[in-house]
Amino acid sequence: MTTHKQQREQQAKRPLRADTERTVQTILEAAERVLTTNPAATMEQLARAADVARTTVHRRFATREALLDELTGWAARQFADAVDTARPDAAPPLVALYQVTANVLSVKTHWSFAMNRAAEDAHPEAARIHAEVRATCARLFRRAQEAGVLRPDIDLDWTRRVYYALIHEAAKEGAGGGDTDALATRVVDTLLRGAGAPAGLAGQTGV
Amino acid sequence: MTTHKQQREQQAKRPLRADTERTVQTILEAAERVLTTNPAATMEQLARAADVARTTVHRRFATREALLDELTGWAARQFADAVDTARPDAAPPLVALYQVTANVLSVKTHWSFAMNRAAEDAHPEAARIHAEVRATCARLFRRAQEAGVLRPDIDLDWTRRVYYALIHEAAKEGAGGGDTDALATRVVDTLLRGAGAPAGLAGQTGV
DNA sequence: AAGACATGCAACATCAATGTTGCAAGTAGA
DNA sequence: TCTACTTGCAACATTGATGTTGCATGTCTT
Repeated sequence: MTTHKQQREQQAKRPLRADTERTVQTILEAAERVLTTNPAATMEQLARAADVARTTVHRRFATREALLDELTGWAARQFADAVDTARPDAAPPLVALYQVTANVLSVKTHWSFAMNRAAEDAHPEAARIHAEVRATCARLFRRAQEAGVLRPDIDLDWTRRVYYALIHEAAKEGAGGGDTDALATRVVDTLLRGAGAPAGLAGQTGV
Repeated sequence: MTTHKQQREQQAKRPLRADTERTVQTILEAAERVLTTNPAATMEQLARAADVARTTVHRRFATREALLDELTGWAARQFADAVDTARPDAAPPLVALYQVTANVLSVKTHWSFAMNRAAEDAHPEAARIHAEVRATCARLFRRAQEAGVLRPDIDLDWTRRVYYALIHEAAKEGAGGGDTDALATRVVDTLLRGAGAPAGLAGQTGV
């Protein structure tokens, strides 16, 4: 006799059967999809979204927490990949900035729930990864400042937070699968130039 | 005999006793405080934070929902006030922009949970108020654009969303009661000028 | 001081979500 | 084909949060 508990305990030791692996994927993707619009969704709802019985979900993930953790870790790794691929420490600052933005956007539009959750901690690996990315981002911005891309007088931490916020905002827009490159262009443009008209032009009636 | 249910049903009809009014205030403030860091906080936790028995909370608010709605409405009204006080339709665009930012920040640093929730809907009044504010904001930005404060080629809706995001970000920083004016200055500055160095200066090695 | 009202406390009822198990039926893979 | 594994289903146990009530005690208000 093999109880679910026992099955799960062996999960790590043995390779999964092909169809099972697919099921796990399906569940994770459905979970992401549902949780993005309703973070408090029930296991039942997640199961139905994956077109699977609730018990099946429990067979693969011991607890709800375990499922969320899996999602979180998955997204964090994708995140790290997206950043590294852009060669943030090697490419010229502006190029790297643009590339990082585009890559991250494409991940974030598809894994928005999991990525937000990762920032919360409670998941050591994800926390570590996000801290690393933050550091990488800080280095990139420092290089950008030294290269004259960013104003010398600006607060780099504030700038990084603004950058994150802009990406977050752009990701909402691109949720349905918009043009990542166009969004990235807009994010970088807004970050660097802002929305104001260059000083010294016509119509400065305010102040 | 007066059951709690009956008490609550009369709540609207009668003026509250002085100490009760204070209790209600205390509960709302404590709820805001706790929910900001833990949106899933229990009624028990909210009660303890207000230094009150759980039953007392239930006596004043029929359900958890009712409590949250009260918070939401309260915050929405403060929000509307903050915007209107800045004379967004009359003052010169830049002045209005700065003033609105400062006012909203001071509200948002103290009612961050309730303000975020208001955007979600489920509360007709709050939804209406937020829609109005959004419209006011749009008008202000249009005026700013016509006055040459904002670039003529920019997407005003994106700009508004960026503006909201910047305020949100600044509000996090000022949570402990930071200098609202300084934060507002930074928000407006970032929105208008961005973080980039003016074009045509030294060191444009990137791209 | 007296009546009305508010509070804390303890106990209870309900309910929804989580997690478990056994079993029958179906599928993967050798 | 045969075996091992997986799934759906139905049923159950548990838990934590919500909401209710009665009562004793204390505090306003007049």
